[in-house]
Amino acid sequence: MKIMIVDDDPLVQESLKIILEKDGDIEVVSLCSSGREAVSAFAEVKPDLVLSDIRMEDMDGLAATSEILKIDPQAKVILLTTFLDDEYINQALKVGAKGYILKQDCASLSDAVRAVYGGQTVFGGKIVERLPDLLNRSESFRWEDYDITPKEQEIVELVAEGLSNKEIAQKMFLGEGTVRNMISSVLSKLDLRDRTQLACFYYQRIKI
Amino acid sequence: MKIMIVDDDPLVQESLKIILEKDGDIEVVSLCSSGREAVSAFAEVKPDLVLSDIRMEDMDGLAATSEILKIDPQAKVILLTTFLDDEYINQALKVGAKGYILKQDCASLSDAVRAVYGGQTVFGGKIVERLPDLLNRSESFRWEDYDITPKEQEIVELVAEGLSNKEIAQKMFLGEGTVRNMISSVLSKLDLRDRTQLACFYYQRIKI
DNA sequence: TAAGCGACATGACAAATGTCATTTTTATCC
DNA sequence: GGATAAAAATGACATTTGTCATGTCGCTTA
Repeated sequence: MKIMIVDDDPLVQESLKIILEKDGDIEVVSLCSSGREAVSAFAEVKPDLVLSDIRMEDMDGLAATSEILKIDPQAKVILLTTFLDDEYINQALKVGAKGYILKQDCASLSDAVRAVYGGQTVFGGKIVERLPDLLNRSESFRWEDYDITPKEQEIVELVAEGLSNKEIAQKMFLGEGTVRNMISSVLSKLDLRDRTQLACFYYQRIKI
Repeated sequence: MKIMIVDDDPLVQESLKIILEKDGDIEVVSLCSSGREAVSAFAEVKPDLVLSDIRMEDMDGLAATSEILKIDPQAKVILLTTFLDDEYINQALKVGAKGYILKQDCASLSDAVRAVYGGQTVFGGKIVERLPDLLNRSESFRWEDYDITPKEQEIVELVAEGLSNKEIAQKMFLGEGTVRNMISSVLSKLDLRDRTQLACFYYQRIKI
């Protein structure tokens, strides 16, 4: 099995190489030190599997994975991370990585590599426990992009709890008319029609 | 590595045993044919890892996993499934399985076993692609529990898309009044007040 | 100081919504 | 066929909701 290692730390590169080549069935055919380097080397080297760090200068592991999968949709990429990088797991899944492993679990790294080579997908043990939470976090929505004020945000959240204008007004010490006006304002900013669409938008784009 | 195999089909048991023992580092120390049998054998045999089918008479793989983890919270259990059993992945994660693998991927099974033994978590490749969808689906909600008819379900889904009564009526070839009545009916069945609460309920309890 | 601005409020209005009692339609079974 | 029950529709009604024009208050600043 031919494998490509991508890491900006030469020491890590070597350590991984030693670990993987210990049993003789894995051959490290390429060492890259950046995502960009990996992408350009990939087309030429055609490794069976890519083992890449996530955090790197000059194109990180996620972007590299994405590019590599454009070149070869069947490519198998395992991402390595030093600790539990919450932020990245979501994107790693989305981008199509076949593994997401902690460097500290290097003992079983070569088995993980073989499993991925065989078509499985491998996650570092602790990561999976947090998976349900992590997947349910919106990573992209920014209130500011829509010029929505903090008070309006609060109202949106209450609408998404199912409260009526009157209830929202009481809870926020505002007049009911004010609440209506603010909702009206948010609706036009988000290009929605009514509070139900707002609640749907909230769960589809913001909270989930 | 001592391993326990749980499957109600003796043929599968033997196949798995052969595959796993091929390389010599894995030793199958127990063959069970039901979840119940596995649980009682586990305490005595103390295997390093359990490989269990999901579908079985007399306690399925999920329940067995749960019981085994009560006995030993550190236990590593890999669940096997014949095809993509959507329903079960969610529960498998929740119950604490360290692997969820398709029987058809048996080629890399022993590597997967070693990876899990080393602390990783392994999923069959195709499963992961669907993970985001699957995790976001409530497994517990049953329309029937609330006597909600299929047509009412459809309306609820459209409400949760943000459609108005008129739009729903057009899309379903019903009168607008009928739609109102049906929504009204659902609201009382679910003890909600208005369509916005219904949408919230949908995203909080059903779809998410 | 007065003009300007933003946050909040008010009142009026049309439209959408939820409820209910009462048909009409449809399918089913004898 | 006719009795029956479920599904769908109707009409009337009270509320809620969204919009808009307008008004008040406090603050900045030219």
